[in-house]
Amino acid sequence: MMTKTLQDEIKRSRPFECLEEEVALNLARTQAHLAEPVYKLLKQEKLSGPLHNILRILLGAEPDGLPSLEIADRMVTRVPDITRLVDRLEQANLVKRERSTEDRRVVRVRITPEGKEKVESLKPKLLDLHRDQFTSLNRKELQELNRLLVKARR
Amino acid sequence: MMTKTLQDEIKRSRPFECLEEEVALNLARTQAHLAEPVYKLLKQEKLSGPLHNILRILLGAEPDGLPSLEIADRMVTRVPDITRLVDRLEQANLVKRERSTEDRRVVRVRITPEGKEKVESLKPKLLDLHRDQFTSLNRKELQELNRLLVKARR
DNA sequence: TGACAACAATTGTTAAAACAACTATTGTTT
DNA sequence: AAACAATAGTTGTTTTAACAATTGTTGTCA
Repeated sequence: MMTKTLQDEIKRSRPFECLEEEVALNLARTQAHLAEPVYKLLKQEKLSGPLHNILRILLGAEPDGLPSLEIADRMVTRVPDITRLVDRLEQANLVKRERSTEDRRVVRVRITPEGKEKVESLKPKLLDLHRDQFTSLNRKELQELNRLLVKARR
Repeated sequence: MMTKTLQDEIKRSRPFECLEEEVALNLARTQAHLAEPVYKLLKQEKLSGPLHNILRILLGAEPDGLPSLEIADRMVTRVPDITRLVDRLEQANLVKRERSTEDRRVVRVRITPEGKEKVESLKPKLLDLHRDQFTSLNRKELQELNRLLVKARR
């Protein structure tokens, strides 16, 4: 791709009437920018963001597992169709389902050893990637960014 | 929904081995959290995030419009299929396409008066929404957050 | 207890996104 | 000029996501 000319840069940075809107846009841009390499990495393991998210949640919920809707509730993004996400993981033998005996309405989902191995093998790669992605910010800036992101949700 | 118990809160806040990973996760969470009401608003106007994004880009590119791939290049998120996004906007009479005469490979896309009206009618609503969403941060914090988000992309 | 609301999950269907292969046009090279 | 590469967009196909309706089970309460 060509290097952008100054004029191009100016064109695409329209003036903002409102700081809040600028933050909202930069939040979306930065998230998209940083998430893409992550998705690419996950894809090599035949996972999507949500699928990986489920596995991480279940890894933290060992050994009892969790009901489907509890998983959905903990996801980063809202998922209106947790059933078929779990389906895909189950077909790949990364999780298994079991109907609860106390309350036969709930289906308890647990991560399998294969699933566990997959998440854990991804962990160091993601760690490296994230470290690499945030080199432009120093420790203090990272902490401040983190604090502001958390505060923005309240 | 029930109020979460302390135990629930503890369970879901796993310790982070690495600050960068924590920032990445909070970035994703905050973005998802703030974007959802926006999508809900857009949906009322039969628009998705990407469709609205295209309209805003084209509003800023009046009156000449832009080639399809130039639009794709300016989008917040990567879109591998700009053609059919533009298709949908064209069917709704919000944009129109025209084959360029200089270079017959390029298709120039322009926003229509209807499209313009739609984006502009959404503008104040989004403004209100974004203002409301960031009330937990003061001016200085918003500016700092914005600065860090921009810096994180370099 | 019987009726009914609430809840957990699934299924059917439609819409949207992702990916790859393809067409048409222009630029380049010898 | 002919051959070939590069570019802009489109089309076909497969996945994935979103929404609504449905099933089965449990809780409630008159």
